[in-house]
Amino acid sequence: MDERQVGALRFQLDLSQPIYEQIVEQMSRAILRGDIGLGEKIPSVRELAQGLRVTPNTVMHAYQEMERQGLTETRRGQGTFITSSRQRVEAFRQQEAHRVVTEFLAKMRSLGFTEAEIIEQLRSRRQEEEMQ
Amino acid sequence: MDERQVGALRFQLDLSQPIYEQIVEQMSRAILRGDIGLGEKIPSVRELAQGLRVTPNTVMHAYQEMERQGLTETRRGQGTFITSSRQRVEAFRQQEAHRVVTEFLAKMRSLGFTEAEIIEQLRSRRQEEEMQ
Amino acid sequence: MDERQVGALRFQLDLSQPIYEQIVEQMSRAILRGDIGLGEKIPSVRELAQGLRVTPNTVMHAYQEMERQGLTETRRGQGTFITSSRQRVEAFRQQEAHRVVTEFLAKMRSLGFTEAEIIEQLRSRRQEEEMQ
Amino acid sequence: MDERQVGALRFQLDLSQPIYEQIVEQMSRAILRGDIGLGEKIPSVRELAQGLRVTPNTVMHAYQEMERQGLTETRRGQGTFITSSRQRVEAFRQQEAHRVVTEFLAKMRSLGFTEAEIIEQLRSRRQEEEMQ
DNA sequence: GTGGTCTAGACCACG
DNA sequence: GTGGTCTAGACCACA
Repeated sequence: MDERQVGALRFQLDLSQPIYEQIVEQMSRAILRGDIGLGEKIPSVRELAQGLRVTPNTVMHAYQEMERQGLTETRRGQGTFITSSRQRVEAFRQQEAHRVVTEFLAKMRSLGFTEAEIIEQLRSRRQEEEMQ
Repeated sequence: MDERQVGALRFQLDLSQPIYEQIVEQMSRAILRGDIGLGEKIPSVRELAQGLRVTPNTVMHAYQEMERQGLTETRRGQGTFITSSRQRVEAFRQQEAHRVVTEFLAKMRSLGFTEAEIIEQLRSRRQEEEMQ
Repeated sequence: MDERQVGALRFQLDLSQPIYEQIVEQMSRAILRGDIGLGEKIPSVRELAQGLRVTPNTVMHAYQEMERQGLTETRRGQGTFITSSRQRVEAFRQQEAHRVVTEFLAKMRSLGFTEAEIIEQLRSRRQEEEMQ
Repeated sequence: MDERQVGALRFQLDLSQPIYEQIVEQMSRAILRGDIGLGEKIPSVRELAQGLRVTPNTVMHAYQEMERQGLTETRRGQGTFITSSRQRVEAFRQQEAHRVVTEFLAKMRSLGFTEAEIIEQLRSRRQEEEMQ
C-alpha cells in the first residue's frame, strides 16, 4: 500500500487488488466529495499513468469504466472531463447506494440475520471502531 | 442465470462469477438455514456435478474450499459430510457476517455516506419493502 | 472417533483417516506391547470386519500390509497369526523407529532447526502436555 | 525421484506423493532457508511448470496453497511474491514445527517408546552421524 | 461407489 | 506476459 499524489488528487494503491478498480473507486469518491468540480478536466491517461507509475493501459481501463457509469465524458483531442451534470453525479451516487444496500441485505439475510440483527451488527461494529 | 435442483438443494448459477464460489456460497447458506442438518451427507462430487452440469473438478474445488472453512469433513470412499460441530457452523456465520459488514461499510463510505446516513438508508429500504 | 472391542483387542477408529492404516497401527502397537503373544492367532478378516463394522475389504488391506512388514503370517485354511519370531518383531520396531527418527530430523532441519533446538522443542512440548 | 533446477531453486519430485504438496514443501523450505528473500518474486506458474515438466494447473494448486498459509501474495498480471512480512514467515515455521513434532511423538509412542527413550534415540542418532 | 490428483488445452481478467 | 477458472477425461486410494 503506497500513496501517490497527482495534481490535486491523492491515490492509495494496493497491489493485491485490481488497480483499475481502485482508480475508479478513488476517483469517483473524489468527484462525490467535490475534490474535482463538475465539468473539470481530469489528468490525461498518460499523465496519470506516469504519476501512479502504472501502465497507461490500466488507467485507460479505469477511465472507460467511469465513462460507462456516466461520470465522465471524453472529448476527442481535448481530454477527459467530469460530467457537468450534478444530476448525473447524484444519480450515480444513489444508484450505487441502492445496489450496495441491496447486495448487503441479501447477503446478511442469507446468513440468517433478521433486520434488527443486521442493524445491531452495524452499531456494534461502529463502537468497536471508535474504541480503536 | 439458471436454476437447478439437486436432491433437496436448489442452485442458481450464472457465469459472471466463478462457479465454484457460487456453489460454496449457496451450499453454506443451505447449511446455515438448516436445509442440511449437522453431520449429514451432502451430494457426492459426481452427483452434484451431473446435477449442475459442470465438471466434477469444479464441484471438488468448491467442496475443498468448504472443508478449509471447517464447514464440512470428507471421508474418502464414503463422501462429504457437514461438520457435526454446531460451534464451527456458528463460527463460520460470524466470520462471514464480519466480512460482509466490513465490505459494506467500506463501499458506502467511499460513496460519501456517513454512519448515520448508512443506517438511514437501511431503515428507509426496510420501509419500502414492507409497503410492497 | 469411536471405540470398539473385538476379542482382547480394543480399537479406536476415526473416519477422517484411512481406516486400514489405523487398524495396522493399533494392531502393531498391540503386538509390540505384548497384548497379543508371539505366534498367536488374530481374528479372521470376516470376524474383525464384523466387530469393527467395516467392510472385509478394509481389514484385508490392513492384514496384507502387516504381512508385508513381516509381523504376521497367513496359513491357508487356518487363519492369520502373529509371527513367532521375537527377533522379527523387535527388528520391525527398530526399523520403524529408525525410519521415523530419520524422517523427523530431516523435516526439522529443513525448517531450519539445529539439533539443540530440536531437543528443546521436544522438551517444551513435554512440559506443555504435563500441564494439561 | 528426479531432480530439477529452476532458476536458483532445486526440486526433487517423486510420484509417490502429490506433486503439488512436494512443490509447497520444497518452496517453503527455500523461503525459510532464505534462498528467496522476503518480498521477492518467485517463478511464474508457467515458468515453473515448464521447468518441472508438470502442468501449470499443478503449480497453480501449489501456489494457492502457499498463499492460504500466508507465505506468498499474488498480484494478477505481475506474478507471485514471497510475503514481505518476516512475522508471517516465522509464524509458518513455528506452526510447521508444532505439526511435525506432534506427528513424530504420536508415531514413536505407538511403537512403544517412552519420552526418555525417544530423546535417547535422537541423541544416539546424533552421535552416529557425527562419527561418519 | 467415494474423494483426490494429474494432464491437456481453452478462455478470461489484468498490466 | 501474469494469475485464475473451467472442461474433458484418465488413473489412484479407499470402503
